[in-house]
Amino acid sequence: MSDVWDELQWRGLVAHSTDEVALREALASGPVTFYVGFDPTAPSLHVGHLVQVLTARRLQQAGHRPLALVGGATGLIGDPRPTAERTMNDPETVAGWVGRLQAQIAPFLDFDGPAAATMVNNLDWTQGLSAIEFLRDVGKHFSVNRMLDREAVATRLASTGISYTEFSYVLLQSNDYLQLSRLHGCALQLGGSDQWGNITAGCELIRRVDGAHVHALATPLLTKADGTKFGKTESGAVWLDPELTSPYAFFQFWLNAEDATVAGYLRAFSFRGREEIEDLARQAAEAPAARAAQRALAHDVTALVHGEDTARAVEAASQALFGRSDLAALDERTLRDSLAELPSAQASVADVEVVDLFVAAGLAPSRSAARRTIKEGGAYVSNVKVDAEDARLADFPLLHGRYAVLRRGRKALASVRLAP
RNA sequence: GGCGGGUUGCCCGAGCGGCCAAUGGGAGCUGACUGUAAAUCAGUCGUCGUAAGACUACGGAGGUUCGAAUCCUUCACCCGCCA
Repeated sequence: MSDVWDELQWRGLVAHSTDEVALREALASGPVTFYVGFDPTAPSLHVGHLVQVLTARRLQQAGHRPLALVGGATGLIGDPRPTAERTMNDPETVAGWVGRLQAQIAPFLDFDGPAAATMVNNLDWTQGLSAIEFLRDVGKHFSVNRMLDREAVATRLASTGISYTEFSYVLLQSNDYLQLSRLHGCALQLGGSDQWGNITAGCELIRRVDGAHVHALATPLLTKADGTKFGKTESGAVWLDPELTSPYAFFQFWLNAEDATVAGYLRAFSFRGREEIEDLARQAAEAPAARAAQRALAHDVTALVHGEDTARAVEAASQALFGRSDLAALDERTLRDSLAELPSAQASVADVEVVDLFVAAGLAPSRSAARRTIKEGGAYVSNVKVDAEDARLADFPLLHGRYAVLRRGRKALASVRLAP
């Protein structure tokens, strides 16, 4: 466990930390119990959360003991965003999401052995807390003056305003750290760098109340090459839940990583060793067109999240669908398996308009949009360019008598199956 | 409490009685180049429609007018200045 700090540093996972020397020494000298928290604000985590989940896994592999917190209480309140007040979700919804997030996080951690992980929920120590206790025991240690200086709060005060509810969020998260430090001996909180203020507020509360010195570690917010937010596609966030983002789309997201960022993503997300990653980075620099680093990244992350078998299947599908121009050369089984990964449309007769198929398969939002795509020369049926706006499925050869691959532009694919 | 300014399409932001589905920028989409990369350049970008055209839209409601995003009334919200 001696080199985990260097490891995290090298992987670019340390954006901020409390006293580096002390933290490094603590991590090197024995098991440290640490916590990382996620608020149930949606039914699934997305790839942005993955950095923290995987960093927790790395720490556990180095012998440290994780407490995975899903915020059944904080999820009812909402961490202030700089933009606007959050809409409150009702308690039943949040409780349902807690269960889903817990199930999603669990596979990444080991719940047995000497560094066994523990799943915790801040509702356990928060729901019985009275307002008076909370204000006296927690609130008294917070200075409103300092809370007003926090970036998200200041932005909100200058724009849309902020409710007392959200303003109080930091007290709850700080109290979580205090409770976990007492209940479990937790001495390190891990979080995204957007959580830095909340995390250090917890460290300070613990110091004031219990006189103990605990640590904080923030992972950086990853960005794309142009500086925009990582983890969003035109169709929204990239979710870990396969129902929300198909494993195929998930794989494609990583495969499309930009050259400029792929090495950093490999360090942050892949569990490959340093030499191997440096070798892939070298390949990416010398032969970018081969995209070996992107392939490794997409495989690794998909395998971590969806399992090795699924990763292989979507990788094979990607290769089949992108690898050659002659789809007809694929045997039926490979084709069928590949198409199963794509969004799909059913057709009962070959007489349907291609335009309607594009809409049905989700490749175009409306008939007009689909027609526009054809007009722009960006629509294909089984790799044959569609050049008539009123083209019908029957104008194109079917693959194995009943399949067709729809394509919009270079990357957006869908399948059509002609019902018997 | 008083006075003034504002609310436009996914976002920013022009328009200030007909030529406005609405200038421009960004995002998005397509094409060229290339490598399922980035950058660049070009096209496109409310809905339906092959088209002609129809419909919906400029904070909400009502009104004036042959005709309104543009004028009037009113309601809501935001932002300044003065108390």
